Amino acid sequence: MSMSKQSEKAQCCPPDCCDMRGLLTFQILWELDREELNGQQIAEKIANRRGTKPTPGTIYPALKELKKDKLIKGRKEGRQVMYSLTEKGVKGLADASRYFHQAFGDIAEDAKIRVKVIVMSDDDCKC
Amino acid sequence: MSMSKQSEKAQCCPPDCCDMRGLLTFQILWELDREELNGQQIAEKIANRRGTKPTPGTIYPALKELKKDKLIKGRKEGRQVMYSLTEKGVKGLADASRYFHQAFGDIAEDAKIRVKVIVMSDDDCKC
DNA sequence: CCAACTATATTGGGTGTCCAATATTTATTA
DNA sequence: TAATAAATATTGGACACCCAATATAGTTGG
Repeated sequence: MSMSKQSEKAQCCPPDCCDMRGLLTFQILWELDREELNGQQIAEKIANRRGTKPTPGTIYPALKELKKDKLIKGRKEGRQVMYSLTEKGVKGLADASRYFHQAFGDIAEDAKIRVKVIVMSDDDCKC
Repeated sequence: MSMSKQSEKAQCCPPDCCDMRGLLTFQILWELDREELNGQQIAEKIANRRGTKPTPGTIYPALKELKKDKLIKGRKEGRQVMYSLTEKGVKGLADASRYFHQAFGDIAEDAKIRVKVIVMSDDDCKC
């Protein structure tokens, strides 16, 4: 997700105003906006979302890139590295959220309703 | 987005129960669930979401894959191909929606609130 | 001290998404 | 009919993501 460019609909967000990588990094920024976390804790947060825990080969390169882009910063604590958002990261998350809402807001509403309907009607699940 | 695997939290969705490609295909399925569309119309729908119209090199390979996986079907109409969901596509969209809600439901709620706040407070936009 | 464990990190290979450029087919218009 | 336009389609290259496998550094327990 390049989180960039605009149409007539997109307000207040010039092209390339936010340079995120993709949805994994978006989820990471979102979690780090809530609380300071180390790599393993981030992986567990993502696992709760996806149902699968991302492997080290997924999570650490993503953190490395986010750090390189100065969206997050790391603080060593024993053998762990506690990550948190930088000021640029906070702004990046805000931009990404605006994009996400424009691109997926209605789909998310629809998905919420669908899930509700399924839970109500699907006592014998066979998917 | 492989839309697969599960944790204790994920209910009713066994590993690999839905084999979608990613978010582009998810958006395409969502639009086609609403109405029958040709390639160009799909590109315009995506453009409304993203602010950028995907090029032919993006949209047609995606449609080709979805058709190969029998999630959508095409109906020739003059020089156009009108696409719609197959039965498998309807189920795939339902599975993907459940996954999307689990992975991004709270993030979408948060994004909605963020955007509202920005619109209310940001008369002098400078992002 | 040393073994086991934990957290971090890298590499290689594969897939999905994306665009620029180019090409083909079909319909419309001159 | 010929030129134009529209819709579809392919190719090559790039990047984000993702995992399996492997490696390293620090911590803890015996």
